[in-house]
Amino acid sequence: MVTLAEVAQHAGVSASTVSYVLSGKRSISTTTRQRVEQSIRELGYHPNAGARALASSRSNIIALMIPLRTDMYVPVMMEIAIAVATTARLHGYDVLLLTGEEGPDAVRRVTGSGLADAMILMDVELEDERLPLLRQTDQPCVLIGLPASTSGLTCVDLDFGATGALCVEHLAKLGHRDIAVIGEAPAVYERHTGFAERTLDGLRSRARELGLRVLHRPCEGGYDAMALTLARIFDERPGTTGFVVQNESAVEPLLALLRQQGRAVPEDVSVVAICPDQVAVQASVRLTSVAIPAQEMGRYAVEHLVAKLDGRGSDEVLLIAPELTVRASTGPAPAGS
Amino acid sequence: MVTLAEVAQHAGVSASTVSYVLSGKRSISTTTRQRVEQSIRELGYHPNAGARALASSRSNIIALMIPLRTDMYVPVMMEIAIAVATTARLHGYDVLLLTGEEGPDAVRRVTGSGLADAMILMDVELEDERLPLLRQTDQPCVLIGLPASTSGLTCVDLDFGATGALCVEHLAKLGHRDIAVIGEAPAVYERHTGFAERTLDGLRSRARELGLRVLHRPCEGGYDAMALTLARIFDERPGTTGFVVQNESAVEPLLALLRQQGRAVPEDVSVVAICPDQVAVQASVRLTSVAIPAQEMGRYAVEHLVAKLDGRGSDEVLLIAPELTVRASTGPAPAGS
DNA sequence: ATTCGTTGTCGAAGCGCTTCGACATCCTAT
DNA sequence: ATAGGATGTCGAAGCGCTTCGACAACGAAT
Repeated sequence: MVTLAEVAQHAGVSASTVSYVLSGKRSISTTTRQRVEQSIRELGYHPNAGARALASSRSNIIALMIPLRTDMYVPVMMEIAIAVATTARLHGYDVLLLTGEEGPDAVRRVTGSGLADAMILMDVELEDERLPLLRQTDQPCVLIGLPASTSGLTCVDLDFGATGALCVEHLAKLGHRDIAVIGEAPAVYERHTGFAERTLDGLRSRARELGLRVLHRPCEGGYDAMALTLARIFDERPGTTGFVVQNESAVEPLLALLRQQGRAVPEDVSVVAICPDQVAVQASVRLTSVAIPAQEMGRYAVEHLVAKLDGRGSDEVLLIAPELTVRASTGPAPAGS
Repeated sequence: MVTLAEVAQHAGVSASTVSYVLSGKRSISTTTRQRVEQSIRELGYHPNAGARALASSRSNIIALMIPLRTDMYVPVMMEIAIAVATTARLHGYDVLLLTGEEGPDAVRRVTGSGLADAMILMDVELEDERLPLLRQTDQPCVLIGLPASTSGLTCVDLDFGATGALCVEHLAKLGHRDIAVIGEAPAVYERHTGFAERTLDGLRSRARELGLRVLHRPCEGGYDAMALTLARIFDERPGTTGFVVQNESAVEPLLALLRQQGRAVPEDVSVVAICPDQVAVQASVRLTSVAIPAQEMGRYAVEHLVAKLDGRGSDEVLLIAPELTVRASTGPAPAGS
């Protein structure tokens, strides 16, 4: 293993000079810098992470806590994780992957040990038990998702309220009057993850303004669950012509079942989904959808943390405005409805 | 921040004693141990990760390199990643998340800086450019997937050759004679990731032994691509009654298209999938399938690394035997075929 | 009673880096 | 000519931990 001292010796300068070349924290003459850089290359030097962390009390690591359970749509989480990792590297940080399993202990461990300089938490619950710890630590931290109270915290999320409103507006504009919302699995609501409720609230209040009727049904993914849910919906509101789906694993079952029942999309019923573009495009009917800006959230989270670690930036909540992309699954409400 | 020295002072012992209590590397009297543990708890002490890494040249971190591209089925990757993270914590390790983006440089950086004690690489290509580096470093490392030559390396993977054979055997036993294989996207083959070819080889050679005809077609996911592929298959081999699908995002399109064409599953055609159980169960027809043992692979990888770091264990290749679960998508070949 | 091995504890020397103050050098403004 | 500020470099002091050798205390074996 090559050390700083060896590089210094090879370049004929002192260790501190090499350190300053590396960090740029003091000005170094061009000739010295080049000589040092040359030595670094020749010797294949890599600074030792532990020593660095110890001396500077900075690990250059950002911790990312992802939920263990997988009832949230996995590809979105993955996309966020990858965006976080990529953006972090861009700023010279690495990413530590934590699962939610340890719960608050993980927060304590990571902040206590100086393993990471900052944290990103995904899948935050409304009254998350990690929040008190986060509030009292001085370690920068960003939540992806919105807890009940955001005071003293930084959060990013899609504006799910606006998303719900946007979906219902789109359907209203097309003349639909009876809307059914296929929600997330009941477990998601019970866990109080917030985003599902926020969608529903936004959707409902806009629907009220527009004079639409809304029927909401949580739904597990898969065909059987969807079949049951759909049957109950048409039973209760036979005139339903608009669907808003907020559960990726219910999308395809819904389309298949509608097809099977002889209801054409978008001629007879319209479907708006809240899902990643890839799902919307790959579905059997190209779906009008509001995308979940996974990459943007991941990138923002990291950039905010980096800013904070650099002494810039402050706490704030960023709600990303939803964008609805019209594809082939929505059209005018049928005349008879 | 509480330090070892403070704990030592609080407990009335020397720093080294506290260290030995923590590591268990020397025997400590019960009374002293308890006193120290008490102090640790009272002060809320967490050992500093950087200092530890520096002094012991062990970071207690395992690096996990996941591919950046997402043409592999994401949930499987995620499942592996979570299994890795969970198992690692069980052994006192944390997981560093690296994307394939940096390529070989990431390997150099991580091994060079002592950031991680060991590495796990996913989505290894046959002639992966990271392999030479891995062979020459003395850092333990496990590949998930099989490169062209495994000498001097440890690898885990599903035995895809046996998987292909198993699928075709199952169909043969049911009387099917003409088999179509819906493969991964062409890009996967071009990248020489190996697993797709291995499946095909195993499948073909077993088919030859059993006297079956096999038609292989790569296929992008999604409906349009699948429709095209399916049309060409029936065009070329109208008597096809058995399908083997190795592309998760082609599964549902295939089922929908078959249904649409009036071909009943499993009465007219049988479908075997190579996919996670969750996909098999949630599909519109519960699929007979060979599962990808994501958790097992992740767990094995970590456990092997831990063993190696403890001075146990050696290089070896573990091919996990496939298991076929019969569900509702396969049945006897129709009489007329 | 002396020697020996055990067991439990301590002190001190680093691990490789960052960073602060000191200092030498050179240039500019008086 | 000289004080004063830049500018570039160095030495040394840690950062908090692990680990090695030393050693005191004690019981067991001679």
